[in-house]
This record gives sequence, structure tokens and C-alpha cells, in this order.
Amino acid sequence: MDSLAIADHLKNHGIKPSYPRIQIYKYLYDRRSHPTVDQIYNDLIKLIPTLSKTTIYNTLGLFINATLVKSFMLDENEKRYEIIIHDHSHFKCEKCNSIYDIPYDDIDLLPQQYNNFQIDEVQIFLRGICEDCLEQ
Amino acid sequence: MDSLAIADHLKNHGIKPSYPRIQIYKYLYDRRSHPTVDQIYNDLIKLIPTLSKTTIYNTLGLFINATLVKSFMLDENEKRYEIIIHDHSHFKCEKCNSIYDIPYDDIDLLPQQYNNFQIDEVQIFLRGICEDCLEQ
DNA sequence: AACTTCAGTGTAATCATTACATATATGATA
DNA sequence: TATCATATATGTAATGATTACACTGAAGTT
Repeated sequence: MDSLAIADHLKNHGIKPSYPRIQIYKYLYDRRSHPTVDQIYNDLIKLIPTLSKTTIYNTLGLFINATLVKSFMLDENEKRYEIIIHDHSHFKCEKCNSIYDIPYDDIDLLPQQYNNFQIDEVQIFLRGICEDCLEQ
Repeated sequence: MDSLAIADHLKNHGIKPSYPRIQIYKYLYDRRSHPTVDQIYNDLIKLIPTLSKTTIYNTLGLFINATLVKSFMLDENEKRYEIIIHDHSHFKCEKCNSIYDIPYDDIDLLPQQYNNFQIDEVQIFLRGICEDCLEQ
């Protein structure tokens, strides 16, 4: 997605497309990683020397309100952020620390007696050792 | 579970059963809630006037190492702790803020191509509105 | 009783996040 | 174009959970 397309996308969600906002979105979109604010800052500061962490926090807050981005925590004490694309769970490998996106199909997570609960969000975290690390 | 049984239980897991340790375990065991360190502190200080938060952190750390307790985060920035009993997911109601324990049966969370991944831990969080709040 | 070890406490440090005040840019209007 | 109003970006300081560390105190052993 190029900058123009991102600008349109943001406008459509009621967010004025400033340069930092576009770059932060692009960062999340292109990498498809699960960065912390610190990682975003350390990478984007090369591109935007005046960038501040506050701007990143503000921008991510906007994105989250517009349901463009969601945040989650993986037991560490730093939030991680990612573009919302489709339902998937996260697998974190304890050896290499990579975080895998794992698609899941419609799973019935609630037993019968919870049928009347309204579910707005599902987050699934798996922890273990990934195939690559197990082979070594 | 009375204090003696807890003391034995802790010993069996290599933890010397001091009074604060027993009371912290008992707290988690009896309430079956998902307290933060702050909640534990505010409640137990009535029982143990000299209790310090550091002791709670240390004790919970011990319990976690002995796999008696696990911690998780629900997007806020405070860890929550609970006795490990059986696999269940957490449902947080956005209205009343209660956290429900929801049992789940063996769900296949990994598609075929991840068959070789070793899963050590599963955490499932659901967010939404509970039946009681919906009825109001 | 003296010694050793482990448990508990208090204070201070760390670090992610938020609050706030200021500066800068943008866009509309005259 | 100049001016004004508003939104955006920035830097600094405050907050608050967690951790580090050093000291105190209890329990058990010889």
C-alpha cells in the first residue's frame, strides 16, 4: 500500500493523514510484525528525525479508536500493536521469541450456557516452541 | 482448603510454608478471582498488618515457578494472578467489568501445517457484554 | 548461645505509559 | 496574501506497576 492509498484509507476512517500518521500506518502494514512502541520509535526515527514517542502513542490511540489497529500484551509489560486484518491467534516461540500469526477458523469458544453473551473481541495466545527451533 | 493442607501442598512443591505464603495462596484459592497485586495487598493487609507488596511479588513469583499459579494480562497494565486449576478462558464484561472463567474443551487451535509446534500454554481472552448486563 | 540460611520488609530505581503545556502546521476566510 | 482557528506534533514532567537491592528478623542446626 503506497502513501496515497494509506492517506485515503485514513481519511475514510476520519483521520487526517499527516506524514507521521501515514508512516506509522505504513510501518505496521508493510512489516506485519507486532512491534512495541519502542521498536516503532527506533525504526521510524531514522525516517522522521523529529518524531516523538508521544506522537506514536497518540497516533496508535487514534488508529485503535478507528478499529484500524489493535493492541495486545504477551505477558511482558509492553503493549504490542498490529494492523487488524482477520481473526488470528498469536504463537510465541520461547526459544527464538518470534511471534507467529496463526489463522483460525470459526471456533466455538463458548459452551452452550454462554450462548447469550455478546462477544466483541477474541484474543488467543499460544506459547511454546516452534517447528524450526525444535528441529535444531 | 485449610491452612494445614495448603502448607503441605506448598511443601510438596518445594516452597516453605510461611504465614504470608499460606495466606496468599489461600486468598487465591478461596476466592477464585483474578486479583491484581494491589487487590491482594489491600485485602490481606487487614490480616497481616506488616505485609509488603514486595512479599506478594516474591511469593507469586515462587508460585509461578512451581506452576501453582499463573499470571495473565487483560489489556490493562496490571498483571492478574490465579490458581492453576484446569484449562479455561477468560471473558471480561465491558459493562460490569467482571471476569468470567469459561471452560473450554479440547479445541484444535492449530491448523494442520502447525502440527509440529510444541504448545506449552494456551490463553484465550474474550471481551464483550455478559448476559446479565445485556438483560438490563 | 552462636551461626547459617531463608523469609520479609522498606526504600529506591526502572521503565512503559499518560498528562499537560507549548510549538508547529494546516486550512479557511477575508 | 495575511490572519485566524483548529488540529497536529513535540518535549518535559508525572504516574504507577514492577523490580533491584540492602537490611532486618525469624527459624533451625550444631
